[in-house]
This record gives sequence, C-alpha cells and structure tokens, in this order.
Amino acid sequence: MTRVTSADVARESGVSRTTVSYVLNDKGGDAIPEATRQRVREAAARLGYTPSAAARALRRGRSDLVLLVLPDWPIGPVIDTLLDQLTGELAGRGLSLLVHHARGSRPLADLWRAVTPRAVLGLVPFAPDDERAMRQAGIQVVGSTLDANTDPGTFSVPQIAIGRLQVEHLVARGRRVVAYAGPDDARLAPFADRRRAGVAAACEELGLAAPVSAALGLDVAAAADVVRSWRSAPEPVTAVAAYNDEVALAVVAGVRAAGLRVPDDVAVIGVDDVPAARLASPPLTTVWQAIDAQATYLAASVMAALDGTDEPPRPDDVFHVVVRSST
Amino acid sequence: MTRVTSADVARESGVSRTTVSYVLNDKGGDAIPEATRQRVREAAARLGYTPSAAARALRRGRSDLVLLVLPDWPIGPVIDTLLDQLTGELAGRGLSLLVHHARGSRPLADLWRAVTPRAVLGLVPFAPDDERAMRQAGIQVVGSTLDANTDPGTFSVPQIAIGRLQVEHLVARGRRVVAYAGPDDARLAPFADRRRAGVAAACEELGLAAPVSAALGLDVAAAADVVRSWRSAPEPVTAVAAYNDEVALAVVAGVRAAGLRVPDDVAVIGVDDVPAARLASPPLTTVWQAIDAQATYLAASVMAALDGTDEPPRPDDVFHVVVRSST
DNA sequence: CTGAAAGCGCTTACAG
DNA sequence: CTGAAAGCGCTTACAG
Repeated sequence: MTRVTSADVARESGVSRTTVSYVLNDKGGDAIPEATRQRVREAAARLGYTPSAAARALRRGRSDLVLLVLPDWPIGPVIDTLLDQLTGELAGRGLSLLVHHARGSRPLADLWRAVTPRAVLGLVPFAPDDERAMRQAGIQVVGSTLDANTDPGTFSVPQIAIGRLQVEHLVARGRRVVAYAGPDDARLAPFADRRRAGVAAACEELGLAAPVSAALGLDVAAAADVVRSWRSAPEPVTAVAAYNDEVALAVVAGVRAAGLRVPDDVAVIGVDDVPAARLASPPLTTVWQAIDAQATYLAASVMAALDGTDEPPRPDDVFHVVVRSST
Repeated sequence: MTRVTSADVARESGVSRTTVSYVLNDKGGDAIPEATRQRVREAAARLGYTPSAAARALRRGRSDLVLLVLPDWPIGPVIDTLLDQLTGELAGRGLSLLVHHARGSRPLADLWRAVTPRAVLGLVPFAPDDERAMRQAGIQVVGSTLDANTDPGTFSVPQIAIGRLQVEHLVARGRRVVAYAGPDDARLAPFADRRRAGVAAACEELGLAAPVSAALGLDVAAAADVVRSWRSAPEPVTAVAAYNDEVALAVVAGVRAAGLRVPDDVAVIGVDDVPAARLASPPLTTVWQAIDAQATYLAASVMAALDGTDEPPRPDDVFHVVVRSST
C-alpha cells in the first residue's frame, strides 16, 4: 500500500503536477478553467490524496503547527479553557495546536526538532539555551511569566493579586492577624509562592504583621496541629488565607478538630470557588476567577505575540471575592 | 539567518554529507575512525546544527511522533497520569507524544495530515472515515472503548464496574432502594451513562427495583428538590450512588436541606475520593480508583497495540470502596 | 492556460 | 574509510 502522491492525481486527471498543486492550493488566480479544477479535485478525492506534510514543510520551510509546552502542573479549568480558545484562534489562522506535557521525560529539543513548529508557546520561561536554539532554527518563541509582564512577546498570569484580594477581604472583616496556608504539592510551588507573596505584600501595605505560613496536607489531624500552633502564638491567628479551596477546607476541618469555630475564632478564605466550597458547612468564602475572561486574555496575548502586535488590554474583574459564611 | 544544514557541518569538518549523516546517526559501524567522528560532532555542536525533521521524515517516510487525540472531557487525574506514563514509555522507544485536545474546532484530518505521526491514539473511537483515511496514509491507529474490549488494538476503561461496586456496598449496608445521581455536565455523559448502567445492572442482579435517576446541578436547593421527590415515591429512596464525589456532596447537602439525615435516612456514596470527600461532614464514603495502576495499564495497552503484541493483563483492585460515615 | 525543472535537507545504496 | 548521486513529495519561478 504505497502513498498517493500529487503525481498520481496528475496522471489520473490528465494534467501536470504543477496544475494539481495550483488547483489544490487555490493558487494561479483564474488562469485555470473551472472544468480542469473540477477534474483535479475529483481525482484527488477519488484517490484519497493527502499531501505529504513533510514534503510541504520541507519545501515551504515551515509547518502549520504551533507547539504549546505545558509545565508539570495539575491541569485546571483555566488551562483547560485556554486550550479550547487557543485551538480555535489558531485554527482560524490555519494553524494546529499541539500540546506537549513536559514531564521532564525528554529534552525539549528532541521535540521541537521532531515537529519543527511555526511557533512554540510556553507557560513558564524556557531555558535560555532552548530558547536560543529554537530562535536560531527559525521558530517563533512566545514565553510567559507568572506575574509581571516585562518582555514583549510574553504573556502573564497574575497570582499576587489573588493573595492581596484575600487579605483585603479579611481585614474588611476586622481581622488583623493573618496566616497563609499553602499546598503540599511541590508542583504548585510556583503559584503558591506568588500567592503567599501577595498575602505578605497586602499585610505590609495594610499595616499588619508579616503572615505566618505553613504547607498543609489534606489531612484533618495535621491541619489541626497547624491551627493549634497558629493559635498559641503570642498574637493568635484569627484569619487564614488559603492557597485554594481544598486547602481552605482542610483548614476549616482543622479548626473544628482543634475545638474552635469558623469564622468566630478563625476566618478562612479559599480560592477557586469549586463546587465543594458552596456545598461545605459552613459554606466557604473564596476568590472566584473569571476563567473564560482569563483564558480569552491569555489566548489573545499569545496571538498578539505571534502576530507581533500590541498586548491586549487586561480584562477587568478577573477575580472577585465570593462572600459566604466562613469569614 | 539561514538554517544550518548537514552540508554546513560537512564543510566545517572537512568530510562529506554522507559521513556527517553516518556519524550523527551512529550508522556505518566502526568504519569511521573516532577522530573523524569527534570532528563532525564538534562541528555540529559549534554550528548548532539541527537536522530538519521535515527532510528526515520525507526521506524516511515516517516521523517519530505519536498523536493522542483527547476527547472533550474535563481532564482528570487518570488522564493526567496516563499522559505522564505514555510520554515516558514512548520516549523510551524514541517517540514523542503530542496531545491534541479535540474541541470540534478543526477536522481531525487537517491535523494528522499536518503532523504525519507514526501512530494516532484515540480515547474514544474514531469516525470510520477518519480511521480509514489514516490507515491508508500508513498511520497506525490505536482505538479505545469505554468498556468492553472487543477489538484487538484497542484499550478500554471500565466504568460499569464502578456503579456495580457502589450498589454492592449499599446493599451490604442494608439498603434496598437505590437512586443514581448523575452530573449536569453533558461532556461527562459517556461516563455517566456507563456508571448508571453499572448501577442498574447491579440492582437487577441483586434483586432490587430498577434505580431512579436524576442529573444534579451542584446546587443545594435543586438537590433538595430531587431528594424530596425521591423520598416521596411509594418506595422511598434510602441510598444514592452518585456519579462522583462532587455530585455526592451535593446530594448530602440536599438531604440536609430537606431536613433529613445522612446516612440514617439516606446513605450516599461517591466516586474518586477527592480531598473534599475526606474533609466533608459527614466524611464521604466513596470509590477509590488506583490511578497509577489504571494509567499504567492504559499505557501498557497502548504500547501493546503499537507493537502488535498481546494485551497486558488487567490490574487487580483498580477500584475499591473507602468506607466513611456517609453510608 | 499548462508543463519541465529546480530545489527544500536528508539518508542510503553504491562505487571506489 | 569516504564521496557522488539519487530520490523522498512538494511548490514555484520560469518558459512557452
């Protein structure tokens, strides 16, 4: 079973390969009569002709593929929606999005060399060597930062703002001694660190003491221990900003296990507004993220970087606090 | 900035392109002296030479890429881990895994034509046309089924077994009137249907009445309505098998909002053992999945299909019930 | 309006 | 031990 090539289509329809190429790529203006076009298209369909992507890429010097390198993060709804949006936007430009889950398994170079994509997108910065090599190979590189947007051709995800929002809410609720509860999962460290930084910055701005912090497993007994230690400090903790809703639920369970009440003794605020937050008792105050707006913004940033145009404007109200009974 | 080719490396190291190719691909046995090899490799490194994947694929007639087509599902931990494992396994065979999130954006054909992968992996069956076209283009197709494993070159994910496990547990707890609570999300329908089928089959086998069922949004009031209607039936429901832990938590909240108690009036069992299940009150009984074992099995199935060898044995104990206080 | 020919960069028989 | 040459399948100036 050998491959059907444009030569086969040419033979079948009684024209040259040139004409086949012109017809199938809609080139050559109206020089080619409709009857010929018809004949070529029918022959191609009949034979099941599929242009060789390799040959085409070799000839054109570039492919129609965009490679997105995903860091070793648990895939959340923002990324999930981002993939949706990117796939659609790129398809509109004739490009296909391919995702590589970087798990440290193979050098990145092996991959982009094997794919030779038009562009490579990263959600975290690339190693300088990789980036240089990709550019040298004529591949456009679109980087990313987790927060501040320094370089052009870069897009970013604000994390610090989330921590700030949590503290502002807790202070508005009259709390003055804030702790930060981070996740156990090392893969989340980049985010968790940013959010902790946001909590710390907000505390400083608002004249609070620097927040104590701890990494919490999702375990009631361990959470209770942490809560007890926070409460036995000279300035007992009265409010906890958690990395996300899961950690927040663990804190709530820990507070209860320590014989204290939420929010009377300790107020707790999460992030994400997962379904369990609403269903918990007490229902959890949390930071809601506008997933669609964020994903749309990210996708627009990527497209701007690809096209070399200006950054799109940041969307407003990407986050806001959903007030429930845990604070 | 033009591309560095093997001709450049040849010139730089004073040998022919043939020799460059042999050295860089470790071909030609020990015909080429180590000194020459060294010289070629150094020149390649100095020049930053990157073989053209397109040219190589054109010449060899195949690429080193494997394309995984992901359905429009929310990515859970099983898939996540599967990606890890597959990436690793394939890397060991010199293949790179690329993931395409099928969101109905572009015809699948555009994609595999643009990539010309060695193989295409699907988690749901492909359209017959697509499958035929891919095979004709010399691409190996590895399909999948959600449950029964009929065809060779196919791998499967048992869903029905989960529903069965739930019912067996509920019956062991003395319940005889079982309901099934499904999710609201249409994207989950393929799974939800299988699990409901498992619940129904188990009820029949164990001599129970056919289960009533409902799709539940993650909303307390709506869940309470459903619970009330289930309770006001001639045979009031005393046990609920939920699609997953989130739905189960909604049922629990609904039972409470309806003024009833869990598990005294209604027992509830979920699936997944998410952290919130353990942290809930009452802690949720649920079906735990051996994610690693499942992913390993799936990865092994894929590799077996690729290599044309026998299916690996099903792992034991992929699921089991984690008993807590909600049943 | 259509075709012959060059060339993209690689690998690999083949010849020496 | 090494090189000249063919050829993978395509696109595109160029010539007619």
